[in-house]
Amino acid sequence: MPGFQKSDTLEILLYAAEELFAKQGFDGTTLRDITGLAGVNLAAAHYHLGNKEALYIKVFTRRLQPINESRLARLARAEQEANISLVGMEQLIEIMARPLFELAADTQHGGQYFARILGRCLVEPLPFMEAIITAELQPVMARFGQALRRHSPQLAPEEYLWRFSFVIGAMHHSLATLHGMKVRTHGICRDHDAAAALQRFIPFAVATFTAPVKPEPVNNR
Amino acid sequence: MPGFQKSDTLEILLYAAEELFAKQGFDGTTLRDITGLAGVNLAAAHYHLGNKEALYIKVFTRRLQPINESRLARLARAEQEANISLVGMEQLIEIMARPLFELAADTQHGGQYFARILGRCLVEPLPFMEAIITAELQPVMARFGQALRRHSPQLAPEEYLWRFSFVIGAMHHSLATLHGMKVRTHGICRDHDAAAALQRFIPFAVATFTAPVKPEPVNNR
DNA sequence: GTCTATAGACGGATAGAC
DNA sequence: GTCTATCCGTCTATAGAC
Repeated sequence: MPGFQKSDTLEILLYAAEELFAKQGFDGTTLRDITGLAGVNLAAAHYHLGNKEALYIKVFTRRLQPINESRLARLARAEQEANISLVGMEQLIEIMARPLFELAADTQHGGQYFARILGRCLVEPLPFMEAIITAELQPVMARFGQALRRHSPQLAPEEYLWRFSFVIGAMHHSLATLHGMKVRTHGICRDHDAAAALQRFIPFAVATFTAPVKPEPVNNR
Repeated sequence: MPGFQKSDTLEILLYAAEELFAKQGFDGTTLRDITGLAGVNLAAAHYHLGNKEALYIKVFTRRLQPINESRLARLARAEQEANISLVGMEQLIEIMARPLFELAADTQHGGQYFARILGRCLVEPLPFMEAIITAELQPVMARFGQALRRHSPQLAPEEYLWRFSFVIGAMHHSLATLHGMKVRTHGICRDHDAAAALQRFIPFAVATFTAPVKPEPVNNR
């Protein structure tokens, strides 16, 4: 966490909450855990945030909104520069994924914890987060989904959506587990290595969308 | 849930726990939720299972162990039949993935709920589950990882591990979200459609491992 | 804005009758 | 094996002094 000066109670709370929510989940984290780590009084947390759900939402949107704005801005700029031709697939995927992987690599300012929260959010459905995800996350994903779609007109809609789902799944899984890569790979991959992850993720995603169609259904067994 | 006859209290409890743990997570589910859904007395649950963590572990291993045994048996048989040549990539991935996707499609006997639990387990780390995952899940994953590795000797170890991680991530994400595909795709894909998922997942995984290596690091922006 | 103190509900777990 | 009743700790949230 960066250095705080005056009365940044709210900021300190958000950083502590981010870390614990990422590690333990929403239901596994108590306000006492958070205020304890933050060194803030329990009642003060309620004063600043109202309740636990509002705290979680604040942790979520505080990071996601600026990232989404910058991603959409970069996308719009790239499309403008490409004029009537298409923005390259590599570039589309890079614009979509880089800010997230870089966040996952940020071990100094808590970005890594937000990346883990984001990686979890599609898989552990918190009822009160449904509206937030629909409003903040889905439109941006859909925007990139549409842009990538133009590169894969040969794919049937269902085929394309499955592949897009695999790519998004791989990305969220990576965001949630970029810490811990070292242990899982017995030291071969490093933890929080955004550059390595991105360098592999971009061609991986391109290969997913450009792979030929398997016409006949699976016939094994 | 299937029809129970005599005093299948334990079984009823496991089905109810499976459903609620999948939907709400471990910390988000109370024993009272579970016994309420199961129609079983709270004290009876403790009598049969000891405590909440033991219940979760039981829910987890009860499904996973037989699946892993059958997957390893099929793999061993396929390797024997292939003699000194390699088992095909398609077949390897099919052996690894099919039982899980079929479970995710089982809306009659609760298999779908276990698939969601499995899909969550890599991304939401429960401290008491670490040992179980290391003992029950990792060895099987490693076994398939090794078998697939022989098809990709051209990939550097790090490169291979990243791709394997993407494939596993896509699979777990799919398992956790195979319900809800219809809403997310605006009706184009169906829910719990194991056949469709598998038909796309297998070539997707093959394409991931056979994609050419991008030599130079990403240079965009 | 920050604190102490506490309300009020709910959590997992158990004792002991049947 | 199953039940009622209950213990006891912890939770979120708030009231009210400073």
